[in-house]
Amino acid sequence: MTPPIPIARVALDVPVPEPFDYVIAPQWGPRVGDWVVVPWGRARRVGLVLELVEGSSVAPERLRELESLLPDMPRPGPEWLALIAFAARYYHVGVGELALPSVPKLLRAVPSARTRGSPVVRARERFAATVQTPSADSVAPDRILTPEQTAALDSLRAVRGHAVHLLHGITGSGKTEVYFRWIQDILAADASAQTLILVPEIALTPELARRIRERFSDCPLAILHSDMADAERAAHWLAAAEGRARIVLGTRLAVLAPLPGLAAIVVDEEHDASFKQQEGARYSARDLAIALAAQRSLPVVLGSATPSLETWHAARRGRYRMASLHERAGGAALPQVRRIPLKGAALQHGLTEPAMAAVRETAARGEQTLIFLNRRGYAPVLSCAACGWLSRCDQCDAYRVMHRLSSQGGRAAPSAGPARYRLVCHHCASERPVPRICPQCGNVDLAGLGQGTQRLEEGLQSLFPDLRIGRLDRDVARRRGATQSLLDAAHAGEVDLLVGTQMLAKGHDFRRLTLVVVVDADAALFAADFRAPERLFATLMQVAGRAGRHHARSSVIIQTRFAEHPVYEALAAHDYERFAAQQLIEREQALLPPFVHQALLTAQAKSQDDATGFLARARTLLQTGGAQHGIDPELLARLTVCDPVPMPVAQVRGLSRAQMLIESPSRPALHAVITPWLAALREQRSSLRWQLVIDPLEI
DNA sequence: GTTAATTGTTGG
DNA sequence: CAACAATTAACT
Repeated sequence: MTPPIPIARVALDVPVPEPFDYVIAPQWGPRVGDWVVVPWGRARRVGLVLELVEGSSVAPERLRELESLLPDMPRPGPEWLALIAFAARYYHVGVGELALPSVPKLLRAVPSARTRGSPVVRARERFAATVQTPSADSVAPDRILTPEQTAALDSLRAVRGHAVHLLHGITGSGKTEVYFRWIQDILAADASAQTLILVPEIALTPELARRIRERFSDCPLAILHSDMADAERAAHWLAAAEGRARIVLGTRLAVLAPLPGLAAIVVDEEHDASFKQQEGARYSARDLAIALAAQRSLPVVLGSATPSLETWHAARRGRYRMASLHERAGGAALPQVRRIPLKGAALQHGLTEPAMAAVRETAARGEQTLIFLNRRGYAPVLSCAACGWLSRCDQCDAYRVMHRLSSQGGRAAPSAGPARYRLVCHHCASERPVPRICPQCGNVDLAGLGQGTQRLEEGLQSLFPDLRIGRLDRDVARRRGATQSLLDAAHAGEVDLLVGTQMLAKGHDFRRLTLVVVVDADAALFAADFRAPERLFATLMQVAGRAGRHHARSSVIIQTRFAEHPVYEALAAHDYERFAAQQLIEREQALLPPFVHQALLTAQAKSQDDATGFLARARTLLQTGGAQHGIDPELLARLTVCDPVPMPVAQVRGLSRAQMLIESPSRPALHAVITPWLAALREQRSSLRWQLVIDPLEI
């Protein structure tokens, strides 16, 4: 018999799925959705009230009192609570673990004696100060829509209530213009309406934000991504949460912002893997956006030139509506794609003769070239010519990559001073100096094998001494502002040759760019992951799409050893649809997503045996011990539990990693089994780290 | 025998 | 997750 004590069930950011119970003292009248301060061990924490109940199953002497309400914080509505509850259930994580990290740190800080004033009030003032004065003359849309754009827009406008639209439009076809006009209607129809625009990369926000501000000068814009200073993020989050921001633009974390007036959602580049959170609660922002739209009866538009096969399949089956843009806007033509055989070709710094000629001609016309190589660093591995030693990382199953240290001069000064190098592991980031002699045999003849973007940049500079070269990869982007300054230089025409990884491929619109050279993408053809062809196709399509967005004539050169490979064939034909159809046939035959739903249990341990052993015990628990944990045998029969296997890169940071795939054609069956299974697994308090990933993207 | 580091437990 | 306890490794 539990006495009727008023209890608040509070979600906290701890890896425990259940909320914690606190006694409510009479002076506090918390409501569901309130942010509260509670005692936690010897410290205090901020949590979220999920439920108000009478009595607790926790022993009365262990119960403590709710300390206070967090002052000034807006109380999110029931729709938002429903969203995070759904997401927590779907991804099998605690509500607190999912919801609390989505709130800027500043706003969920425990008030202490030295906090002066209210962070919430400060954030409110800060946003008010950044909002530009509304000007009456919003910049009018500058061009007439193509017939396809008009048809797409009509299709979007026809929707009432919930619908998922796939806007399949080739690069340069003017998807953004369609989003803008659609949003414009929705915002105009209701003065409290908000729209959410999700993009995969932080780097894509500044340009899009500029265009939004220009176009919607009377609609306050909030921007949300993880690279913002906390005070700024707090200001924008609060404006979104209080409905003051009419447009919210952000990366995946923005999908978890409470938006009281939400009326429409756009997910741009919906196929992009960056929408999947890779640590903590591993949610997919695209999938949550769809769930959110369904829950609140809203329309959502997924835009892409190369939709994910999951989305494409749903659209083909009629679950999603589809609008297509096959033509480039503004009269630009699609680039001509040439495949140049690498076999037997004489290469200079990785470039074939036709590629070099094309670069020269392009530069002579005063146009830009993008040279794409998806491998950062100087050389992928350092090797000893005498004994075959390779620069292996001692913590990971990988080679340490030879990197050239950035000369502090910044951009395009590779020849200044003696080059300094380091060996860097791309998995654990450990660094070593480059040995002068071979650690194995003492030979001095050590050489970097292969070519990364740094070496390519250096080689290109020697091939084309007169051209101005700019490089963009993660190493460049690490320096604050470096990405923006390179992009600015490129836009200003101060760069003739852009060299870089896929960072360069996404979304940017370089007006003078008419040639794209793909140096060598063959390695990606043979990756074990079943999604590798899809990813490669999307990446190449995207990078190819940088060419000639404003020109009648442009070209893409693909250097390859496998010119007839279906991925390159489809690319040359600009035929996403054929590629997707063929991939879907393969997926169906092999019973892979989207024809089956997956969950992946992963474990990290000191030894591979420990990791696989844990997974094997987990499987036994599921298959034989399941009954006493409430696992329904009939549902279990609809699941396939694969063998535990080492991960493709089996060791990282000295830890061995293994994985076990669980599949089912029935999503409800998969989830119904996983919930009690995970609960039982958590009971087993094993000493190693493990986690479950729903809808894994990499296997 | 002491200290440092690692692993396990707990929190309402 | 963070604080703390318990256990184990490493050291003058």
